[in-house]
Amino acid sequence: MGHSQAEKAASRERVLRIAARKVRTDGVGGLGVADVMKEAGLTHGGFYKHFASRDDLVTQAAAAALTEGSAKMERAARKNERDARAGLLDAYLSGQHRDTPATGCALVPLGAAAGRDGTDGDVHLKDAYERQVRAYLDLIAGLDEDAENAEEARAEAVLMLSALVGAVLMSRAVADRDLSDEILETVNRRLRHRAGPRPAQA
Amino acid sequence: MGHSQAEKAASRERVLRIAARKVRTDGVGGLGVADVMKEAGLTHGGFYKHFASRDDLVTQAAAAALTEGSAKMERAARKNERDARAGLLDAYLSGQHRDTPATGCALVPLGAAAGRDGTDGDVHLKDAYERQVRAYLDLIAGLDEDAENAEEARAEAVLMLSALVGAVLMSRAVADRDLSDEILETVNRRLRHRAGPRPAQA
DNA sequence: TGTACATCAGTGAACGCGCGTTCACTGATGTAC
DNA sequence: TGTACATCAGTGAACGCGCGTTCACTGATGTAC
Repeated sequence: MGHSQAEKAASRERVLRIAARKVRTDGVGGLGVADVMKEAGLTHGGFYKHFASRDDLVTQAAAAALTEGSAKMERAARKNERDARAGLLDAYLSGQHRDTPATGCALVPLGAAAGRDGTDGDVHLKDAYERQVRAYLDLIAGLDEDAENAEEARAEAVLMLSALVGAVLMSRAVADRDLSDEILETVNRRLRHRAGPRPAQA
Repeated sequence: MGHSQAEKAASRERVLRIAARKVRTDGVGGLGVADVMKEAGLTHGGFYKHFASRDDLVTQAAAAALTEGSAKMERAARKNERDARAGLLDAYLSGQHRDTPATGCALVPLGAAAGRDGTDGDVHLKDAYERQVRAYLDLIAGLDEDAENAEEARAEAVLMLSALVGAVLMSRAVADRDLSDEILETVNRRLRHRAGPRPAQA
């Protein structure tokens, strides 16, 4: 167990990454200092060498989770070279995404917490959340080849992002697996055929 | 301060109603036994005459919040006699709904918590959440006069509900008011013109 | 109708646990000479 | 290159607060006679 400067940076990074996952699975309130440190292979005492407080960690972890999410989705979208929009739909509305919130888009699990903001201590999420919404909107609007103009593409992006976030939120919240699947598949199918006259099933 | 049976029932009702509001504004974790009792004009000690535990209260409060939400939205929708679908869109995507989560649709603030379920103690939301999703889907599909058939109406309802929930979630989570308004208005406009060939602006 | 008694909603103090935070200490790092 | 010393990441025990839960008690309710 070394104590070099490089190792300190690595420890901090490790803690932050673990927290960024945990904040997505367990929520803003479900993040414990001792837990996170333990998972990082450290004891809880050293926590304050890295972060000012638990709230500080949560804020930074949420911001990291948000950034990570959209970057990952953009990559997934671009894997479908012929139709990046369809690629994004498939990735975002996949069972895989629904079942692994830890590495998924943070707009879904952090939305309610960001809406409350200042309510839970000094955790502040709204700015990071907004940045992420804008990033997604730009990404989606940029993928829209069929839009007649920029306003049209933007409006379509707003609807699409709303539907994506709502669909994954509900697909996770519902008990019945069939209903959950139905939500993801239906939204995928419906959004695929939108945005101007698009030939069925690409 | 009486002790009659009728008053006990009233007390319980009061506590539950307060908790149903609080669970929507402060989340599942933000609900304190002492707080709720105090707001109901009681001391915390008597809490266990009404509920088995905090988790029991949260579960019941969430269920009550969910039921309350859709009932309210259905009433709002039917106020627009000529186009109930537009009435629902206007009510759900209103600034008023965004700004008063305490009395709004609980699918938005409780989605993430329901997705976690059993994670936070013995709070169980999935069944109640699912019931509410189904209620909304039936409501929306029933309002769709233009759908060619039942499957079409159902699919449109799934997309619409996803977009509604996602839009309100994000509109609350974003710092900039203009972006927040844009989300609500855009989704409203876009959904209004869907579901088959509908004359612009009804 | 009136009186005695059991019930029980509500009170308020106390308990105890979880958890964020603090702190004295350790031992490796890395700089000064 | 080697040695002495200051720094500081990490340790682990301890503190203290918030909060859910318990409990002995009170006094109004409402039933039995």
